[in-house]
Amino acid sequence: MAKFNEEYRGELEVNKNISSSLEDYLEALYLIYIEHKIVKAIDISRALNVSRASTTEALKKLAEKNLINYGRYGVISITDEGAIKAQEVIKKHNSLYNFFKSVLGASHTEAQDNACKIEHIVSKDILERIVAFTDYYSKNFGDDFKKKYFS
Amino acid sequence: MAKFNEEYRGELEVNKNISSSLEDYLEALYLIYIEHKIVKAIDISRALNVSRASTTEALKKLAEKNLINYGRYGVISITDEGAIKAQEVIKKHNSLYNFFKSVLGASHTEAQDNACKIEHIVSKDILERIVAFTDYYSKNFGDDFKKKYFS
DNA sequence: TTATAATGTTAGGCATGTCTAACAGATGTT
DNA sequence: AACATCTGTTAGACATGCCTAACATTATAA
Repeated sequence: MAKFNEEYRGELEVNKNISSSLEDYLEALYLIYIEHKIVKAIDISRALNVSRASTTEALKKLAEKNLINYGRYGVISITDEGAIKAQEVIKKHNSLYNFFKSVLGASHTEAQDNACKIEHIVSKDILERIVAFTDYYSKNFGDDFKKKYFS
Repeated sequence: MAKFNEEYRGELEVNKNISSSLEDYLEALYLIYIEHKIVKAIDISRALNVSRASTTEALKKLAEKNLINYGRYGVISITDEGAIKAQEVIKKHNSLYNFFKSVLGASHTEAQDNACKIEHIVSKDILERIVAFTDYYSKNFGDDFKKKYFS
């Protein structure tokens, strides 16, 4: 019953919730699209360090959910809906990254690696609090903490 | 080769890295052990909301890795090594929970749910920073942020 | 334009983690 | 002790996500 509601909410056909894995593919695809205006599957494979075969399968699934436009040997593009979803993930990523870097004083790599994983599971509520906190803290206390503990 | 090194580091036999899922089972088992001094598989099933069958399989895997003592229809206990690992996970959980709750002002449920997921993937470095920051912030600024943004 | 290289697809396999159904063993009640 | 119930195990299934190897298609360079 819960399942019924979820699956048929919104677009009435496809469940738009996607796995962490698919989110990674969509995010990579979006970033490549923004940068090159054209997306080749092999660039996604390279970005994510997976085989070409894995990328093909992921693309099929994203297309099924209408998040990208894609056909056999065809041009790949992102739908409006896909772009929104990708932007959401990227926003989460950047918010987490900023918090780790500017508030906690973590290295680029640490901030990056953790953001990449946590972006898929952090809730909206916590994310919003992190964003507000990062802003608040930066304005009021700058990098007091970084200076005191990590220098 | 990287695999070789990992698998044969330390105890020379078993790879002690465990999945998020197994970490959940170990954590639940540990908490039940602490509370009741005795662990029944069905209590783990109930705690994690999984079938008895899934718990049986998880117990087999934890035993293979020498994190618990366990045999068919036998008494279940945790090894020293398993206890250390469980405590590490629980420490991560509590540190994240405290940060979400006392610094960000999140609700019990939000703090709990997010901690449960993030505990498995956050790095040692970031975790340490979160612990230090929570301490530092609580001492110096109390709940300024909570008051300002979430009341 | 044709051979070669690069990219994309498919088939088949493997690992993890979950489930249900059926069976096995242990426990408790009378 | 015997039956009923609870708990644990196994077998078999399914979903996800990854891989390699072989094949298909497209792109590039001679």
